[in-house]
Parts: sequence; structure tokens; C-alpha cells
Amino acid sequence: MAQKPSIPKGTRDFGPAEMVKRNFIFDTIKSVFKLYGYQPIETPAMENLSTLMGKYGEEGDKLLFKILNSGDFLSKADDALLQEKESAKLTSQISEKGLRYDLTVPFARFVVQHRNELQFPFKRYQIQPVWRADRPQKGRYREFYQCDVDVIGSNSLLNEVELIQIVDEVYRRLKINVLVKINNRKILSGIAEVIGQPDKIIDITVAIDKIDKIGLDNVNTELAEKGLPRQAIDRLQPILNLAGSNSEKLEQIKKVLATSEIGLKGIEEMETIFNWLQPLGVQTGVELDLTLARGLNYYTGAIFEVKALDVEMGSITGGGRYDDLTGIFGLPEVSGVGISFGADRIYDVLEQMDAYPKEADVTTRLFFVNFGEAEQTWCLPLIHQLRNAGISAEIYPEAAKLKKQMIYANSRNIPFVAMVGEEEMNTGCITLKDMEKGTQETLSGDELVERMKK
RNA sequence: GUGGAUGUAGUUCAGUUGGUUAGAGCGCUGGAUUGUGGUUCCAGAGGUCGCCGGUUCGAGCCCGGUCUUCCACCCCA
Repeated sequence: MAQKPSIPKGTRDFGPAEMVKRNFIFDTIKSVFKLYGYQPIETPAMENLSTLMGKYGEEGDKLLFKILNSGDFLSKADDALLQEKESAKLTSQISEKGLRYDLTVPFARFVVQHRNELQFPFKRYQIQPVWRADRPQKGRYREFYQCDVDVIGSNSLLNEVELIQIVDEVYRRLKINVLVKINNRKILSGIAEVIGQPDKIIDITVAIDKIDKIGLDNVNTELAEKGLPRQAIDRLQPILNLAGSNSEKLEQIKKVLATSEIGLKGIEEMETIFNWLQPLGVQTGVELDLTLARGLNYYTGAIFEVKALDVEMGSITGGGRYDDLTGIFGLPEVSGVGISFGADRIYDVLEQMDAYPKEADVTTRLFFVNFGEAEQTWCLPLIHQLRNAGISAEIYPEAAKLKKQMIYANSRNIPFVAMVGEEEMNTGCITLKDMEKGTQETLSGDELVERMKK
């Protein structure tokens, strides 16, 4: 009768070996966030559906996990809608909560609710899972962790610059080669304006975002299908074909957008960011990519995306500036900017590169063989002393065969094994074995502690 | 949400036109070695062939459904 247990599609268990690597990623990211003065917060896994709906576009609403109301949730539902099986309309009657889709919208809600307790500009980081009812694929999960850093309550482009520095620092520490792509929604708006299609900005951005993947011709076809007139598509071509350095691209696009106030504003922002960034010694490549759009429609200024250079993978970090996300919750005129590191994709990238530091695999540093009750009693105070000195140590819980205990230590990747049997107890010393070199030495208790500290 | 692949031991994978008892490497357990792991040698355990149903004298293999994973689209971390 026992059935095989399983977990929902797109979710995963993490064993010790995976958790050690995941924690390495989280710890690295967190330490950089702290280094730049960001403060941690957490918010609930579930939010009111009214907080989440409508923030991510039509597609996003579909991908939200909705939670059924408690109790007899159907009793309040409209009979007519039930009969028609109108799921979309019925949702609001049977579900008022949902799992968060990202960390930015819950953060905006948090800021509005706690505005009087916060000191602005507020710099926070948040590392928590989010859920999307997407169809899983490689690098795409239904439950995954985002590591967000945001500054809210400051219009300064210094924040954008700082976020690029953070990206540079994080990926340098993780030893992943990346390229930062940057663009600006104001430039995209300017383009839409100049070609006479300001209301088609979403369609235009979604289409040109795919240029790397499907090529220029297919982008043009898609634009025509979305109802853009021939003339407008023609005027778009020089923009899509821009080449050269960042400043060269900006010079060229400046001429095209000469009549668009918003477009010129976007160019000015980009110039400022590049100018401020220039002397800071950022090693990661930062490239202006006018075809970078990003789907989330709350972005209003700079938008970022980070791609791994050595591994085929979707973007591993993304973000941008949102001028009025808190406005929806009743706090207007507060601008924020932030980015999100996708921990699970970073994990996949490191896994493919096989680039984890060896130490990441070590949990216990010194393992004590258990030869029996008398030996065990002799060892325990010493183990306590080692732990007080900050050395991770453990003893096998029973006097199993030596071979079995050695195999255990070996499979746990424990670098040192201490052996205290009858001989050692009589002379008051410890035999220490280096598991990697295979060498052994005899030490006193104090010498052992000193030796392990190195 | 649309289209297409996939599933066999803990794991990676073989398995002939449908035909006796479903195999291998790695891993695991025990031994060679009662105070020495990672190398070697010997022996052994381990499978509702994803699940449900159908066709057939007979199904791991054929058919239908379902679930998982993966790929493309869509979108995104």
C-alpha cells in the first residue's frame, strides 16, 4: 500500500553536498551585500493576491501560484461563474493569497507599510525563495532563490554604479566570468516615440529583446505581426544595427533621438553611469545593449542583465530602476533601483564549470576514531577543547571496526583523523593522520590543538 | 499554456522482429587485512522495467492515458 513519495514538479530536495555548495553561494553574495552597507529583511512566503496581481504583466498573473481560501471556499463563489467554469474570474472569489513571484514587489509593499520606521535612502538585501507556475526546464524551476539588493528613496545614479560594482565583486569572488548588459527604458521609450509608435513600446521591446536568439529578420517579422507599420520598422533598423563602443553607440543614438526629450534623458543617464564607473576599476565588461528590454514592466530607467560567458545559461542576474512601484501602494515619488542574483542558476553555472573551491566540501576538520568506552572518555574533553578553539571536530559514536571508521572519515572528506587507543592513552599522546598525504605523527593534546589551527 | 522527446538496480546506461531466469560499469555490503581510508583481488546483496489500463498464448519492448525530467515556443533568475 506504501506509495512512492514525490515532490511537486519543478521543486527539489537538497542533500548535504548540495547545501554546502549552495551556502557557499549565499555566503559569498551576502558578504558582498554587507560590505556595501545593505541591511537584511525578510517577508512572508505568501502575500495578498491584490499585492501581487497586475505587477508583472498579463503573463506574470498566469504564473502566480494562488492559494485556495481556507474552509468551505466554494460557498461564497458565484454560481453562474462556477457553471461556466470561468477559472480566471472565479479566482478572486476563491483565492485571496498567493506565493510571492519575486522579492521586489513584496519589498515595495514592505517599504510603504513601514515607511515611518525606515531611514531613507533604505538599502536592503533579501535572500528568499520565490515561486512561479512556469513549465520547468534546465535553469528554470518553480521554486528558486533570489538574492536581491535594492536602494529605495534615492534618485542618484550612484546607486546604479554601486550595483554594477556589487555584480563585479560577487562574480569575481565566485570566479565566474560574466558580461553586464545595460540599457535604459527611457531610451526605449524614446525610440518608440521617434518612430511614431509610443503605445507599442511593450511589443517593440519584447520583439527586439530576441534579436540575439532569432535574428534581425525574424524580429522584423514579429514587429509586423504586432501591427507596426512598414515605415516604423524601417526607421527602427539603424537602431538595431548599432555597433561600436558604448560611447560610440550613445553618440549615434543621440542623433536618432534628437527630438525625444525622454530618449535624450535616458542617454544622459547612461553617459553619467559610464563616466562615474570609469575610474572605479571594475573588471567585468559592461556593455550598452540597446536590444536589452526585460519583460517586467515596472522598470523606468536603467535595466541590467548579467550573462555567464563560459556556460550556456539564461541570465543569472537582472534588475533595474523602478520610479513608482511604491506609488501603487500609496507612497508616490519614491524611486528605487535593484538587482536580483539567481542563486539556482549560479549553482548550475558553477556545477557545469566544476569550479567550487575544494574547501567548500569540508565540514569536519578532525575526526576521532572510537576504540572503546575508555578511549572515548579520554578523547571527549580534548574534542571539547578543539571545538572551543574553533576547530570542527567529531568522534565516531560507537566503537566500530577501524576500517569502517576510516571509510566513514574518507567518504566525508575529513582531512585529519586522530587515533587514541591503549598505547596513546598510556603515553598521553595522539596519533594524527593526514588523510591526503597518508602521513602520521604523534602529538600531545596541546600540540594537536595548535597543529589544527593552521 | 502550445508542440516534441524521455523514464530499466543507489547511480550512469545496455536490453535483438514481442518469447525461458532483465544485464554491465561505478557505488553499496562482507572478506583478503582483529590499529589504518583513498589502489588491488575475491564473494555477495540489490529491479512493482515511472504509474494505470489495453492488445496478445506471452509485453521492459506494441497501443491509450497519466506523472516526472528534458528540449523548443512563451516568458524569465
